[in-house]
Amino acid sequence: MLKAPHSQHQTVPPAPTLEAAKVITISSQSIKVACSNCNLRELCMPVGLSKNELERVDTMVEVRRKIKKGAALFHNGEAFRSLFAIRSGFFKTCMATEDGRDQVTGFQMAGEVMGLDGIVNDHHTCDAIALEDAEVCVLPFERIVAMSQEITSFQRHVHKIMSREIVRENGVMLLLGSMRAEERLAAFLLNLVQRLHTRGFSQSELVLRMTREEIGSYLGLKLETVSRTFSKFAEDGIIAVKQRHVRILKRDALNDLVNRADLN
Amino acid sequence: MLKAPHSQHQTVPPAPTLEAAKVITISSQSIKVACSNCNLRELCMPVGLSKNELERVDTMVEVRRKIKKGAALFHNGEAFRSLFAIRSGFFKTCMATEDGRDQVTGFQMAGEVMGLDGIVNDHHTCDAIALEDAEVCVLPFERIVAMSQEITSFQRHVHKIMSREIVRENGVMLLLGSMRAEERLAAFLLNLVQRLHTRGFSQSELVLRMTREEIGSYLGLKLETVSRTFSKFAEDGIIAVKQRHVRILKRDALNDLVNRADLN
DNA sequence: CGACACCTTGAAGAGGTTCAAGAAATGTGG
DNA sequence: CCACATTTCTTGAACCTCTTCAAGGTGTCG
Repeated sequence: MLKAPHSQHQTVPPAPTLEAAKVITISSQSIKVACSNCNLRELCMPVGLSKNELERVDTMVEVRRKIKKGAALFHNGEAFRSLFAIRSGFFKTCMATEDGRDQVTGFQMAGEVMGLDGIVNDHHTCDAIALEDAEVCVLPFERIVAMSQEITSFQRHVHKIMSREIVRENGVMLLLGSMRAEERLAAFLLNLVQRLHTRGFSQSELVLRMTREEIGSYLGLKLETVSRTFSKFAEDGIIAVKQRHVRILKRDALNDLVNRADLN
Repeated sequence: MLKAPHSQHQTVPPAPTLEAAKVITISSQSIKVACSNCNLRELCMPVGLSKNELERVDTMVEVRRKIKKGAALFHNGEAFRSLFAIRSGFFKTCMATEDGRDQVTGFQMAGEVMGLDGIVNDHHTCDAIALEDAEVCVLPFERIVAMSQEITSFQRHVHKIMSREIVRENGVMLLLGSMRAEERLAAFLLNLVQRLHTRGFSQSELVLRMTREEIGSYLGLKLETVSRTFSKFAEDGIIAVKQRHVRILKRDALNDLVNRADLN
């Protein structure tokens, strides 16, 4: 019915520099690595830095850190020291209430930054869990602060990353507050595939790295509802689903669902 | 049944400096004002600034701006130039989708900062509407950037304000994603009264500045559900409600609702 | 005082949840 | 590499919470 899309892995597409870097990193986890020739630079770093500034920025990454699938990059309550830029792999962030309820607040992929929640009270307020084996660049916050004061465009970049997260969360609030199940899932799929496309993957095919339950938590739905909605989309010919492999057949139909004009 | 709490106005409690400042501002809207002797300083500004730094920070506020009840401080799509610190009054921020749906993303009161969403794309992504006559300090973002580079503790403060907003929105996502109507409203009331208490108001009595519909939008509920839930709380003796006047009678009951251990 | 916005309450209905069972995939240990 | 245990996913049916629709009441402001 639907073959696994071999062409899509949710790690970074192969590139000479990446492969070289990987060999180094495998041999030792604490080797410093340069942002200046990282193929994710355009996602992580500001553009238009001078050669000098770029060299300076290369001191940003303290170490790389590998996280096994299922392991935590950081936990709620843990002291905040660094931000983390995802180099490869896929994460979820989630909050838990005292009573054991638990809410996925986001899914993060290569080039995105995690840990911003920790700044305000010097400790993290959520858990970051790897949904597949992953590697992150550890960015000590004190270095980020220092560099912001030296390089104006870097400061600007940090502000934008934080503002972007605020805007993203506003969008999720809109979704959770005013959309119905089908609309939520449609918006979710479109958002995921769009971000993957930015990273060089297909516009129409993706592999979910999270369970139905995690999707449900993020979207404020139960896992059964997520599953049923997937099935309904498949019946309607909008997508093809086989487990975590999803192919988008009618992008317009998904768009229409999100922007339907008939609901107040 | 429930008398209007005369002791509580959701503007700043009277203070000599405030009254003086008001007289000045009324006479002209473009007079510069000093943060250093503003009675909201501890909410807006970092602590532990030297006398020198304080003087420097006093140049932060370009002007004060008055906004009439119902008017917009800024609109979605408008160019971003400044952040706004609320001096008095009460705001809502809301997003609208193309199809006319509309989601309240927050309520803001004295000492809180608005406009952070505009940083990432140089234009605002939501509307900020005054729910009562209000006054804000206009903080040109370029000045904030410049001052961040000069005064470390100021930069730190800006980071914290943005991080705090991210954490707040995480909390709203938890609320919208996993709580039921009663829990949402309980959390909402506790949050409001706590913030008001920080500003010197009662711990148990408040005047809502927004309609049932706006509360509902924020909480992902319809206005009828909000109204019914208020009525239920009143029946249960948890609160006393008369229109927009709310008195909290059993704070513990509200707390228990938010932290109920029996729901997964 | 009258018009308008806002709030309350009831009754019917829909969308999503809960509970349950079974199927498919994944991981583990022999 | 296969068998078994575990996790994940799907689907059905009953139930429940919240919504929708409707009507009337209350408060506010010119």
